[in-house]
Amino acid sequence: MKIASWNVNSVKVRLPHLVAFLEDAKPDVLCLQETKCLADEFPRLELAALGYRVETLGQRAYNGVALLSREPARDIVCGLPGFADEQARYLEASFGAAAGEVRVASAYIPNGNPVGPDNSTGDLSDKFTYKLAWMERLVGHARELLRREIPFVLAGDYNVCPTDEDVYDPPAWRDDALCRIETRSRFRALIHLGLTDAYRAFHPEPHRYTFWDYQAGRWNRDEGLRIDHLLLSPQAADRVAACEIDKGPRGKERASDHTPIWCELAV
DNA sequence: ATGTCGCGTGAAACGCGA
Repeated sequence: MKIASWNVNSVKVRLPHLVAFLEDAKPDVLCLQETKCLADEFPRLELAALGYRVETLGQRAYNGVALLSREPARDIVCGLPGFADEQARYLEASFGAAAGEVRVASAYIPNGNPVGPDNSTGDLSDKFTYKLAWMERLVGHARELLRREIPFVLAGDYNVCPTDEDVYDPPAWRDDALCRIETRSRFRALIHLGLTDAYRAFHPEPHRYTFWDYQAGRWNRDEGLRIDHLLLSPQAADRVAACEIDKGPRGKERASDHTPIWCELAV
């Protein structure tokens, strides 16, 4: 089972690239983030023509997540369980039958910038504390999923650079919400539960990125960040056969600022 | 390079989020 994740930064604008990726990579499940469209406006017909079903938690203008799949999704969960969230950032479902069952989540973790302090009190900003609270609930939910002892993949745009090796210019990004120690410690909490960073399991080399800012020629200079991740439960890690970043879509005209990442599970 | 996108508003250029 091939599972991919991609922050498309508007599914309507990126539809031609999305179609090309599905035809080229042929994932069984594709997790999308930043679809930026309501469920009723999702381009379902074009995707159905390729044999893909759509489940989505949509929102106007911002956020929005989706699960595209060849087989129907089961036991769909909309929103991060136990977290009252006005923003469309989490969708989870099961795919595959019997021994081949895999639970897959498409997550869009808050950016969290600016970190703050944003007033005279010296407190961290509301955006950053929202990010940290969101991540803490994700840790709690991952712990709940682990109790089921089934393979699962937490996929998505984490807005986290796990280490300085995932950043083109660590000093410049040190105080950014994507690199702050509070952010990294919550990502490590997921790892410490026993989850596997699928990309790192196959690729120890530094400076491999999934995101390049639109500004300042970052793509042409390969100055990016590794912020899109596939975290595998132990049962999924036992089955993972490959994990790659597909840089192709980022190099196209009118590209998303993120590029897809995928893994293959032997099920 | 203070450098770019996508979206909503509302009918062009701006604010927001990233």
